[in-house]
Amino acid sequence: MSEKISEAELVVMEALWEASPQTANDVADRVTATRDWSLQTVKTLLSRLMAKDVIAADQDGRRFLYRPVIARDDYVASETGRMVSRLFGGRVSPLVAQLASQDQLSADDIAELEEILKGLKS
Amino acid sequence: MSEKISEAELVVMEALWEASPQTANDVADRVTATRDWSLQTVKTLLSRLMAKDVIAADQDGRRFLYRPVIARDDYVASETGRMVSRLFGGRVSPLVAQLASQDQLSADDIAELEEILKGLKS
DNA sequence: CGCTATTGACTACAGATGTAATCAGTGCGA
DNA sequence: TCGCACTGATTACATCTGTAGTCAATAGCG
Repeated sequence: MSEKISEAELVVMEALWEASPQTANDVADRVTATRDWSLQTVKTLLSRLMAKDVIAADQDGRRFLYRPVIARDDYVASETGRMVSRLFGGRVSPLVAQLASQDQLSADDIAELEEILKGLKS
Repeated sequence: MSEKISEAELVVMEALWEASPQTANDVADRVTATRDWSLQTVKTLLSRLMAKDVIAADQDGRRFLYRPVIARDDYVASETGRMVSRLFGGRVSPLVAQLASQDQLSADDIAELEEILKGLKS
């Protein structure tokens, strides 16, 4: 449905997911903590996100207050789904197997996974 | 290290991972099973993959036999890692929790995950 | 032995993306 | 009241991506 969010745009989305609504300046402040972008760049990305209908803005005097239209959870869910189907043929366990084989799973992860599975079986 | 592989390029990579080495024609045949691309398009993608050094070619008479330089497993591992860090703060269990909450886990998946965890704990 | 079909190389071109500079409207301070 | 600072809108431009068309070399067929 909603169009593809690019890498740079995602950084801006994250800033809006952290807090909203925010002015362009607020967003830029947040973003420049990690990226060395100009205010104009952030504004351009905000425009593009508006065009893609994934954020919205409410006028507040002479400026806008931006807010996400899609929830981070929804975005993460759809991206995760895409990745699982693209790379793992839609199966989840190969993904986990993959992570396991790379030693990417900490003891905490394992414990949490067990909890999750326990919850699913009941 | 290796440059980013685009969506279309990945389709060609998959064809080469399925079997290799292959001529451009072989690859195109495989690819056109799913995508309605011209032979030229596939050749362009092969060139770009060559430029990105993720595939290589050995001359065979007047044509080339293409083969992947990077293993699918390595690619999948790095992409998975990127996603986990981009979307889940580097933690794996939230990923699985996410999938679980979306009912993306089949009974088989759950059983397999238990097996994997069992293996990891020992 | 010349022509054609095959094959890689080069060129094309529109849309997306990254990264901004500049323009234009306007409310606020001097 | 007038100009400036602030803010969104418009424009810019190089690179990447998707999707080919065209060119040039050559090997094999007739």
